[in-house]
Amino acid sequence: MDLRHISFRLLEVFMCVVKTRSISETARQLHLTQPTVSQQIKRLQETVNEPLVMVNQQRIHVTEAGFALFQTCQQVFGHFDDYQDYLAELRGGERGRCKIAMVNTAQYILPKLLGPYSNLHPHVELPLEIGNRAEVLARFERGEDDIYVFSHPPSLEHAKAGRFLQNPLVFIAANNHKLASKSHVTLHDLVSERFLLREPGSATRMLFESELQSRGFVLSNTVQMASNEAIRVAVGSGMGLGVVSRHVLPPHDTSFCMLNVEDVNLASHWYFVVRTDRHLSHAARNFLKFAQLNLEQCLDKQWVTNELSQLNESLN
Amino acid sequence: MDLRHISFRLLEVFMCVVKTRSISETARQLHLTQPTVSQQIKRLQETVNEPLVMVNQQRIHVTEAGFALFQTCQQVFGHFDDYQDYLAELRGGERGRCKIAMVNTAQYILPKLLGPYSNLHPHVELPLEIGNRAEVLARFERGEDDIYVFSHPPSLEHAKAGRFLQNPLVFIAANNHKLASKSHVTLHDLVSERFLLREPGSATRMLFESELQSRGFVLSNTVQMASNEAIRVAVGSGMGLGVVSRHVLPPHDTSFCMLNVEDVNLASHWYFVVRTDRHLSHAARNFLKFAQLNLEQCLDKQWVTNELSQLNESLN
DNA sequence: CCAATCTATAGATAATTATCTATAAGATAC
DNA sequence: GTATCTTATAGATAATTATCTATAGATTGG
Repeated sequence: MDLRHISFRLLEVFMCVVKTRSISETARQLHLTQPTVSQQIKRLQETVNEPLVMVNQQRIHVTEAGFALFQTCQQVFGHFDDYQDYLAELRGGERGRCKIAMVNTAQYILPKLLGPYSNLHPHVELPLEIGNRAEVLARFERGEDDIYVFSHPPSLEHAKAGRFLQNPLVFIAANNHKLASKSHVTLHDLVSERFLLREPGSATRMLFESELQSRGFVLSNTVQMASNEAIRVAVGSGMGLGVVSRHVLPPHDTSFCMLNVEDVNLASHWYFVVRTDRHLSHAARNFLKFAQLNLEQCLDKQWVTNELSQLNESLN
Repeated sequence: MDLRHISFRLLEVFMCVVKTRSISETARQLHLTQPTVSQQIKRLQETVNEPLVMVNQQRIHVTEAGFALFQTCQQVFGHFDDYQDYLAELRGGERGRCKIAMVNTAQYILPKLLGPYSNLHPHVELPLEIGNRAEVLARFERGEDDIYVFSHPPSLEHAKAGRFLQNPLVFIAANNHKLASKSHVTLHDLVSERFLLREPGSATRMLFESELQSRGFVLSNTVQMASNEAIRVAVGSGMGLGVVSRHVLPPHDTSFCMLNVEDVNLASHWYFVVRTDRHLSHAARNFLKFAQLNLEQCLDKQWVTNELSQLNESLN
């Protein structure tokens, strides 16, 4: 029995014949002519190499083999029906996968969105990739994920981005640092200090350094640290100053303080970025819609910059 | 999603792509060219209207929808594998149905064959139809069964028959009947007696009456009875004489006796009859082969007339 | 950077399929 | 016994499918 050239249409016709016990009736129901049905059945029998129905006294008798095939078909169509249901859920965003890659810093804010989303859509898989900017950028280049979260989005040649949250950078110092007590600090006061910074290429550092450069300053004393937590702790213990995202700071941590640097405003934004040359999963589209509608409830309103409607519209 | 024009070949190709995670490898395994596979997958995706696999960095990634379809396909092919197994059993005669129609009298002998056969092939359905000659003949005309059992087979235009057992007819009388004590009886002694007979058309009666007619005798006193049992009992109670198949008589019944009618030999045979213009089920073919090989063991050897080999050979 | 490997696309073709119409032959019903 | 209904067969055709070859673009591995 060579299944290869059997189509589902053929099985559909066969099933109708078994159900109606009539070639002519099947033809009527399926909007075919009677010879077409006769021939289809004949072909199916030749493929199976076994009589499936027998005609006797203008009545169709289904053979044992025919009835078994009928049952097989019922099961098979049942599985495809199930698959259809699955697809419907997938398309409705109730199921599926939304793979998100984000830079380290984003892990302080994104869970506030992901938690409620995940509760609403418990069947959606949400694998998260967290890395430094270079790593996430590499993933983005290869298109390994559905959604990327950057502050400072990369070249948008094959991508679209939408801002959703301010990412204010602040200077932090130990409480007993000499600048901590000054009510007004300027950039000039800072450049001679030792700075604890993330690796070159990190958005925070890039932003800070480009600001410095444009104003003709150069840092004389920097220490590279691998994580924002490390910077925070090191700053608290007096190793130097830090520039970090406001969101990174625990609300009530008193081991350090923010400097009020008057002449520097290192404001950036968080972006959702998606590639336009790759298929975006239904779940990912659905997540972005959810974000658009729920940003204000999930995140601190004062920082929200909801520009996701444009992004979502452009994805339709 | 319109399944109609999807063939199993297409699913086979898809499954191979999922398994190998490679279009080229699939092409090699299925002896196709790479573009063919690419195109097949494309067509399947268009049919499902959902991406099933995504290519990234020369690697095939299977989407959620693709994996679900793969699982569906596995189940579907599983069902068809089961069906194949079922067909194999059907063809081997281990499964299926063998519908047998027989005249009343045959029910005394056929079970001796059917019992052992059924024990050997417990999964074969063996629906039996028992009727008088006219009824079985009607079924035969309509081809409602696989095998018919007749003594005196009907016209064999669309049928073949094979003898398997003698069917000797004997005259029986009550023990106290005046003829019972005579050691030699002739036909002439009998014609004036009252005869208890089956309906006209029954093979037994036909055979007896044709013998009478050819020798110029006419029965003057007959009573029609509906069953062989009724005749046996009525004869035992002295209502008249009977002509019945030897096989109908219980071995040790002493309520009547057989007459030794010297000048009459009403010998006929039991035949298996099959229609040649109808498909014969594997189970039926198998049963006839079984009968051919086991007649001697199952039935009283002295009556066996095994001419089934010709019948079986002509059915191949 | 080059050679090898991968997938996608375009264009072509032979085979297969899904249909139809017309017709025949067998069965049923009144 | 005629009209009606059923299935089967033959012949025709348009659509679809399964393939191929050739080629291009991307990626990978030295």
